[in-house]
Amino acid sequence: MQDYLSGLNEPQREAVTYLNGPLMIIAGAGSGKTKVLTTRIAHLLNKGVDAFNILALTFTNKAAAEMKERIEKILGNSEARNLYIGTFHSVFSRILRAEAHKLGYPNNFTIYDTDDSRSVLKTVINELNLDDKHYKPSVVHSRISQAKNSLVGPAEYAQDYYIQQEDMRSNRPAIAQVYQAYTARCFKNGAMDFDDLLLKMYDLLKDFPDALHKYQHKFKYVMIDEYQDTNTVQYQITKLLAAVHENICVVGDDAQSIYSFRGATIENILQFQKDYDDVKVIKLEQNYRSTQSILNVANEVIKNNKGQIPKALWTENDGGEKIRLVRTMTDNDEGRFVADTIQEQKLRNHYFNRDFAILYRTNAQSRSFEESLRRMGIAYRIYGGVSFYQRKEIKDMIAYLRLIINTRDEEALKRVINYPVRGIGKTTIEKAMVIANEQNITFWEVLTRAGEFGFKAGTLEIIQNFVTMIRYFQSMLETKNAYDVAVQVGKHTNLVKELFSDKTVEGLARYENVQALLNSIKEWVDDRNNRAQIDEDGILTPEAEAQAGAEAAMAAQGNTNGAGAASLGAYLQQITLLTDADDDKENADVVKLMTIHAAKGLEFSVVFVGGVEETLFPSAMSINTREELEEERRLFYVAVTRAKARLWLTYANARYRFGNLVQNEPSRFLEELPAAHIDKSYAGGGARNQSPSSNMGSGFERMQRGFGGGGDNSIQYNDAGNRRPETGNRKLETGNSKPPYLQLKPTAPQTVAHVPAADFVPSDTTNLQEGQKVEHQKFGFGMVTKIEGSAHNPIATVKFDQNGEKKIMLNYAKLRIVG
DNA sequence: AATTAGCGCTTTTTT
DNA sequence: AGCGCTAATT
Repeated sequence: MQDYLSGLNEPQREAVTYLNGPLMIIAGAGSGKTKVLTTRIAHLLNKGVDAFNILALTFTNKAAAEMKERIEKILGNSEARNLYIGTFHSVFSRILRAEAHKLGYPNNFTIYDTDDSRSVLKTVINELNLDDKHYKPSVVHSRISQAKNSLVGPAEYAQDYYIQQEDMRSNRPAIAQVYQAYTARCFKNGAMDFDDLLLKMYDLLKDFPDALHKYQHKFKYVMIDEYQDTNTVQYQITKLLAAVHENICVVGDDAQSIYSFRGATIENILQFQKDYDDVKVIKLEQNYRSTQSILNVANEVIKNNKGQIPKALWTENDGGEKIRLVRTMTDNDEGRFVADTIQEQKLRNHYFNRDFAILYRTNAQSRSFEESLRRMGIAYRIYGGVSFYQRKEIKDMIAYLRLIINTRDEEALKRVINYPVRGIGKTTIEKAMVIANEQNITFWEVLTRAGEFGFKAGTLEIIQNFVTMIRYFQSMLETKNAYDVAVQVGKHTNLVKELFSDKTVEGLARYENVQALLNSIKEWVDDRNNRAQIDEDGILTPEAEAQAGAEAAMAAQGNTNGAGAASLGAYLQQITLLTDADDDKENADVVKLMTIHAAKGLEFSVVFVGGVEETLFPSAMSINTREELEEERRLFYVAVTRAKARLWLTYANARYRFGNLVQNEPSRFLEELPAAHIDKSYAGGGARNQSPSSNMGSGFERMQRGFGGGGDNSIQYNDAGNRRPETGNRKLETGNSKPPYLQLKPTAPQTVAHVPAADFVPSDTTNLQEGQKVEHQKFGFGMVTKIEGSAHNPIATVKFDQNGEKKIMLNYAKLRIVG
């Protein structure tokens, strides 16, 4: 019997059983969307569709894992593990792992994260002689990212009138060249950035008819979650994939579209209905998650947005408590209020830590909540922010692993070549870079052929030892799994020892972090090996299939991989795409702290939304156009609809920003709340002050705790009692106070590039005389005009042919005496 | 070459 | 306030 259908309401059941042809599900917040998706897939499998023929694209890897699990539960077998299910990025990286050679990339290509991308950009920007102060890697990156997500390549970028106008206006006309150079560099490094995972997938389908044919027929059923947050590339890819069978089901909610900053466009939802002849549209409008009060607040606020897809979200749930609005003096008070309230609610309503979530607009806001929770001894976990994998010591370790897998990965190479310190300094690295660029070979090849390029004997030996070491690690790939290789790397590079010998507090933490990384690799390896055993029926899982592709490619390079599914290459493939949310210690009893963006798709019994203030929420960056503001409002809608039972909205009179206390007005969104469902007794007299002068007075009100109960043990949410906030003189950035910079670096202090002779050997300069001719590695040829300083610290003044007069400290600088 | 002092920038949100 | 990067120092 198909009893899994019985627990569904009418539109849900319709969505589950409508299997063929284009289908669009408009799923309101908390309307059982995940349930519908999982049941729908289970239904497909139950109807005899092969799991290999189903592609499901989710928003997080965690969501994908959960869905797999739930499907297995419904069906009572493990068929679901053969599904192609995951985020756009992870599914496509898997496919590209098998197909990259078609595009000229190595199958073991490296995935660059945002930091890597910026680092490459910085290198490229400097090589183009542009000023990285003006061409900020972060700005340039977002520009390039935007282009990629809109399917605009470097050539098209350079020719697009509108884009060029924009770059001219911001005085960065050379972004097109940077884009071009960046693309070339990534390609040379055998690396794809996040955007490339989408872009290259698109290229694959567009330029290789056989590949298109293969995947079009493989994926007979395509499902896409969070469709409102897909961008142009994603849209085009899925359109291509579904073109043959047209069994494409998209699920979304235009009211929850919050990722336009990374190219997502609601247009995709509207366009969907035009792309196919008869699109079935099903709306899920019954909310099972939240109380009436919460839902009413959410509906009321979102009404202020124009052009929504009409829908009426309703619930049979209880009215519930009113939404509480709380104003505090500072962000620190806000933190204390929330921590206190959590404590109080735990006692009063028997909640566990895990029932609470604290949501905020920006990661920086986590600090005050964190401090208060720690002081109260409440266990918590912060999601997002600086992730584990962004720590220096972790990046160093990973960089070694990356280099072993892909020696073209210049970012990784530069990172580890002199860490731990082994005597390959800046000069050597620069020299190698110059050679690499001149000869058009990789940095790594320069090292392997170092003997040809005249490095001095000592340096040459160090380089050769380094190359030998990396090759030694590579030789292990055949027989050892990711963990065993990583342990060897930690040992032989002295990296672990180095950290261990650092007995400072930070040093200890770093050591522990590396140990934690090794443990997590171990866990991953064990998990992989277990799974590999389960799949004994000989059917290749998508993972194993991609792995086979990678292995074939490596075999072609004479580098077979016998470590199976737990190989280092397979480990690295997924590591960059992991998010904080993915490593689920789901059941840990902790209060969860995260940005509203990160909370998308989640639900909690009790939710606190902090910092509901002008300039913060809505963000000061997003109040200039109606579109931006409406996205902020949708974000507010997402925040509110995360709550099942209880909801607090908090805001502070003033908060620390960049080290100083800044006044903030309450958010304009608070004015849109329906009064009937709001408890303002702790809001200091009103959602928003009636007149500017009342602002100061209400700020001094004492706010007491103890909802309903004994008010005897009141706590004052007001730190230094009589600090008078400065009103009315909030600093505003005008943003255009500076004259536009010239885009080119000022030429004066710039040294004229000098490539030292291949056989440059520094001379002994203890007896250097005035009038002698010398060569400097950077400044070129010149004549000594003066010798001064003491015997133990002689300083020579040299007049260089091309770079003017310089004072050279002979103890440190290297000069070759020419005559 | 390697360590340290001081400057300037940061905070929108993420794969 | 905190961090990373540049410049100065040894």
